[in-house]
Amino acid sequence: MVKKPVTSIDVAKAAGVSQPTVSRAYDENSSVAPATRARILEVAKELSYNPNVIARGLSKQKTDIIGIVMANLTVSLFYPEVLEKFTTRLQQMGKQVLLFTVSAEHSSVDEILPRVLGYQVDALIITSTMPGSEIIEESTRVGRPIILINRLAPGTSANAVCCDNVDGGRIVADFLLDAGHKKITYLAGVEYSSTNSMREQGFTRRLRERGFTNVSLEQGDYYSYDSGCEAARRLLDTDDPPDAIFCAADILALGLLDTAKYELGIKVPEDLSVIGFDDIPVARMPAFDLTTIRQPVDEMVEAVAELLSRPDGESPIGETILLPGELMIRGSAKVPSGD
Amino acid sequence: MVKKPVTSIDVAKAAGVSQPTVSRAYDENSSVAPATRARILEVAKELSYNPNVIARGLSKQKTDIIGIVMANLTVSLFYPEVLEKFTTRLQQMGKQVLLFTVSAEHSSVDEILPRVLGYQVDALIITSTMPGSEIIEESTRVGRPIILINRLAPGTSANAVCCDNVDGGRIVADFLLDAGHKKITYLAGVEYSSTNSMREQGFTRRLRERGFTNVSLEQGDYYSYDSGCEAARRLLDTDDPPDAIFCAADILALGLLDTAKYELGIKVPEDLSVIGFDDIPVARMPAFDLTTIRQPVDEMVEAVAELLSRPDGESPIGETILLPGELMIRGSAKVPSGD
DNA sequence: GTAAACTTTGTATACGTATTCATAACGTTT
DNA sequence: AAACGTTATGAATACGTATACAAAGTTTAC
Repeated sequence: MVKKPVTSIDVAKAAGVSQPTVSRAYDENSSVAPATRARILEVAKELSYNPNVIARGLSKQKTDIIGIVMANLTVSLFYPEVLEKFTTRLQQMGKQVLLFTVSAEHSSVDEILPRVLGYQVDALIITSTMPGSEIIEESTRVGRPIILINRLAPGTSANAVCCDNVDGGRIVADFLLDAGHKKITYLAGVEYSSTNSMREQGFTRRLRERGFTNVSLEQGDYYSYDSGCEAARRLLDTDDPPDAIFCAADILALGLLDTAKYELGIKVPEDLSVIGFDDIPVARMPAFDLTTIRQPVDEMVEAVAELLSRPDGESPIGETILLPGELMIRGSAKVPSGD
Repeated sequence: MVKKPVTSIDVAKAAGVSQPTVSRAYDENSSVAPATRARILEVAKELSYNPNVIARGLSKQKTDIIGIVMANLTVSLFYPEVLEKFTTRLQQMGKQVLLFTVSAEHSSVDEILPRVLGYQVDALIITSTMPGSEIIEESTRVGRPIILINRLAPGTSANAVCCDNVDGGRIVADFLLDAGHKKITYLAGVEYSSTNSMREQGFTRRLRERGFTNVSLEQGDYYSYDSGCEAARRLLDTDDPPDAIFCAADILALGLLDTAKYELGIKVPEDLSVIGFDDIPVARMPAFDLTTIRQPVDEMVEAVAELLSRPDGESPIGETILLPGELMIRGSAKVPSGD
């Protein structure tokens, strides 16, 4: 048998006040006599009353729900951490995360966004995929700012919080050149993703700036472990393999490393240096010990928190926040000698 | 400038019908003249109308939101996959996931559950932690069934979908004995978690059944990689180390393996067999090549989907669904010879 | 001691949808 | 042709909270 839920009206009756007073008791900014508030909260606890957040959302036109859309949540092993940190941080701010997944095959962001907006989310965080610009504008127009993680959308009203991928690529280029590598390859991930192209850009430009002209590019077809394995076979099982590979993402580097070491018998870092990007949790494990660029997840989360805590009516529009990554020097790549 | 959102009233006016008719046009079971419905849906598309799910939830007393509470989402590397699969499946069913995280240090489930219930979730999925029984009963009483993943709560009204941990332990016991191991240790995770104690129970009982009496137990203090590393040092850096270790979770096994191989120079599986539990994505990578029990995640997701698709008023109460795990034989443990 | 300012509370209503009930339109049966 | 069942629609209202406004009570200032 389903018991009726307790409403603010029940509490009001029991406490001998009107319903709006109960509502005000839960709002710090409303002026309620301290004694009244105390009594109401006590009665509420006794009846185990819980404000109906849905009804509140309808009334306030603000749900405290943040939509997060994640494409391929688990394949790269990077986004689970991002999701957890976002969720925890938003929870601290009194907001909740409504999670939407998008898989390359099944559903596109654009199909799902109307549904997300139907939930009246206060804002929308989108990772590893890029919505169409009409939807971005539509969402912004109805007061629901969009925040892209690790994508840029210049010229739209979407905001972006992004690791400085170009700079990350540059850092890796310097590190590899300083260590004396002669044949350097960039292993790309998803071809048209902005993370990929920016990392590549920063990397190859810096190499050329320093006079290294023949960077070879290898296209991984996806951000996945298997894609890294396959790339390793194509790249390394030849007469003249590269002596350094910069992978667009850690997960590619893991596949590449495993295949190089266990299948092809290549010594790392003696014969081959491998560098990744992300610093996923497994990268630091001795089995991989992967030199990589750490994405500043905590800082990205803070940046989003700041964007979301703007006062009503001052929602951010078209802002871009670029945060520097950091090179984590481990054992999968030769370290430049200190002279 | 924030534009007002389009409501069913706007659509009704534009289509020359009443608001309830618009509402009915979106409900398959309501009888609306086909021509009328078509006109309404067309007008709705033109105005880019999107039903307000929040208002609908208030009116129907059903939000199509499922709360998922996850403790320590990322540490074990197991639950991200679970979360993604749940989210994707529920999305297919027209439901959405509202995500809550709980970290051992910061917040307990019981603190957060009232808040979850405030969002009027239709049901509650809880992983890797165990709510107090008062809250379970309260939630069930107001018509929000609770589904525990990988925990059992006999005697309460909570439902449970669970890998058969006892049986998994048994399978590992047989496998290790068949391979001729003489000194076998169980590396426990969180001491009082039911997953841990059931795996241990199945394992040690089976060993004793087959006449192997001195199973040693080692307490890892947490389901984490570092905990596995520390356990390795305590267990293996001795005169008489075990020749087989069954870890309560893959993540422990990874730490143990890495430390054994790279720090202590132990050969796996020649000198030591290691078996895990979960089959997390990295377990299959050659760097670990971990023999482990695969948790039947897809089946668990299906089981939950079935529980959630019961007709209104017939919500499941106190049901337990036990699903068998499967031994994934890889290279981290000696394989019994086939005689 | 009175006017003004502020605090506290209640009344009425809005938020956007779904549903109950009544009514109208229409076809079917006798 | 009357009685009836069916389908399509609108009017009224419920869902649970927040807020604008008004009214009453209290404090402050002179």
